[in-house]
Amino acid sequence: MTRRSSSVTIRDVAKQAGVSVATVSRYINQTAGVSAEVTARLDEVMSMLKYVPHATARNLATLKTNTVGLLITYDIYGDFFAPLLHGIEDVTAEAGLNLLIASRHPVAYGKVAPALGPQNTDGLLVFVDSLKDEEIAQLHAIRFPMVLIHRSSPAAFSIPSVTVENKAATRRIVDHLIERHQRHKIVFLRGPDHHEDSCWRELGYVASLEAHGIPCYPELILPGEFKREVAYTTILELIMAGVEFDAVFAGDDEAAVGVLGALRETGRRVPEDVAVVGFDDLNRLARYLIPSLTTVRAPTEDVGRVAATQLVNLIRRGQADPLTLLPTEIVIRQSCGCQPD
Amino acid sequence: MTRRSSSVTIRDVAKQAGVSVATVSRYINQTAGVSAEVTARLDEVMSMLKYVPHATARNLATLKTNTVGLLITYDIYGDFFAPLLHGIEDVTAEAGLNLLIASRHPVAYGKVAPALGPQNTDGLLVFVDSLKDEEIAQLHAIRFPMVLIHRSSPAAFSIPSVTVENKAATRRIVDHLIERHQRHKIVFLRGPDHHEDSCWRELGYVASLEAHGIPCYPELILPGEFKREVAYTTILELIMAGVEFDAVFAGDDEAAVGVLGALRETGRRVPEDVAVVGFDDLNRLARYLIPSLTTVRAPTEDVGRVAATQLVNLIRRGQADPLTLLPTEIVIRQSCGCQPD
DNA sequence: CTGAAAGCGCTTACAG
DNA sequence: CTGAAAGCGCTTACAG
Repeated sequence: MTRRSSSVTIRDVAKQAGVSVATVSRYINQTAGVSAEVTARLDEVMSMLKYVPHATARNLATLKTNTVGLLITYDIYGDFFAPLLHGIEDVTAEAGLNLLIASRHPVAYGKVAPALGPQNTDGLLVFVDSLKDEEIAQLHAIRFPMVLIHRSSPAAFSIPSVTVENKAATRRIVDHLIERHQRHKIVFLRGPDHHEDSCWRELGYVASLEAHGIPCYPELILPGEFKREVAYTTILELIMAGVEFDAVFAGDDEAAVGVLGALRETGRRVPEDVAVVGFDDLNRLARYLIPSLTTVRAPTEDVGRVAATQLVNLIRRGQADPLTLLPTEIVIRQSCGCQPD
Repeated sequence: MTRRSSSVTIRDVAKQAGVSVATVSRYINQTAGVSAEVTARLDEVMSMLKYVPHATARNLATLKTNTVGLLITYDIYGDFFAPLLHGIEDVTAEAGLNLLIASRHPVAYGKVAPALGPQNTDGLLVFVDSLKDEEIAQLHAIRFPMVLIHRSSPAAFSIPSVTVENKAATRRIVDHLIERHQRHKIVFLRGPDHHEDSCWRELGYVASLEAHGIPCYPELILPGEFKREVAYTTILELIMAGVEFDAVFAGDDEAAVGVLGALRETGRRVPEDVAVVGFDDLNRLARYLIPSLTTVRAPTEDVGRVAATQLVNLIRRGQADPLTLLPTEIVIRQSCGCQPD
């Protein structure tokens, strides 16, 4: 069989420099010393030939892919995605790892194997429910490095997880509504079913009400889905139904946008009649709403950065922190009733 | 030297099934017929052993990577990125290709080779100026498949490019401002330097003015950078300077947000005193501003989809359309002075 | 510090 | 339809 390729290989370099391929390999990988003389010759030949090591060949020889994968859900849209990715990419680039991306359709799920796995990556960043528990279990069984983002490990084992402080922040922002603005009938808009962030936020909401001796009315806990349209409809229906409320914790900023729209259209003044607060503060959207939105700032880019760092540690050193909870902070603007500058 | 790996390989399958590895390979790749008997045995053995072909080995043997790369600029943020990526990923997933992503710091540029290239991909999607002209030229010289997104090919050759119809849409929206709302002193906020979208939009703006016999005042063409803060500052300064204007074409929606903020703070009513229009309509942000923003809708997800399709065609069939201009449409809302429900 | 050679897990002319 | 063997471009014990 004859040579099939045309690009310059390590053998060309070796031949030109009059050394063995082993020596060239060692020099490139700094895996053993090389005499000054050979170094000089190699440098010259390599730049002359414009030699670039063949990544695939190296991967096969070492049985590593030198890339990590990011698995996302198909509906992760807009403001959330970009900062997350940037955080991740910052550290993978720094670590010299490639970043492979695939999103998973909630549909077709289970029928189709995830596009990313041990075949093409050294480890996986798993966003929310882009992998099912069984899939996580299978990968864990073969000790495949993973870190979970915005979701916790299945109970049976302990896979590193990084997310954001939800409960305490929600507790504080609802406290603020109650203590500072005397709101007692506070609507809570849930996120998607089983979404862990939403669950924690709900716990914070409930905790705040309880701490203030305010009853927790079930009719005030409603679907928001973290979506503008859903939140919009929910609030409209609530108003039609004649239910009284004087504040809304929208679950996230997207939902808050819908809430603001519904209130405006029905003639409710914000914050006078109804105070509104959100969660995320992504891309500073909240700041440009009218009125500007009081919310919780979630450090999404840091989430990406930390998750990627954990994965790199897991791959290279076999260790990572079981759980990282990134701190969040309340950002007071006008929609709660305050009047900052 | 002994076996270094532990996972099941094509040889294990061949041995178990009592055939040669060549036969297994052919069966897997459907590259030649296999007797019914062998088929049956192979199916059984492969599922029993849970055999998964080793992507890297296959890549080395075929000298293909089976992945495409997306090179983005570091500052592509927010609403733009997610739809673009989704469009791309839809088609790469469908084509069975992996998607590698890397962003390029405008700094450090030129010092560092792009993370994506012939070593690890079969082709590249190049967003805006994530690659310099010389780099494009070098890749083109070795006939490496590329398609450019939101930028045109360097003049010396013809690399497929996909972008959006900018000039005609801008022309129409400025026409609308002039004809329907009698605005004659229209500010244009430029995007980043050399940004092609911005250049085309400026041409559309100028064409509209000329067609209506309105002089093109240089002091009304100002920096917006497609950024909220920059646009905000520009408009504030313009007002301070006492320059009169009755409309603003902000360049894009992000800049329009800043414009709206600046006008509100200085007591200008929109659209009564100043009409404002944008470009992009991403994530329907424009709809939730107050007043809702009249803008041009750019089909960003389609841009991603088409660009990826072109790249796949280029890789597989060696051909692609030199230039794809995706149509845009005007979305009339309130900020121009219209009153759609 | 250096080389010869086996091995990574596949694919693919060549021969039958 | 099937097999033996070379080859893809590297890395890495082993021996010196």
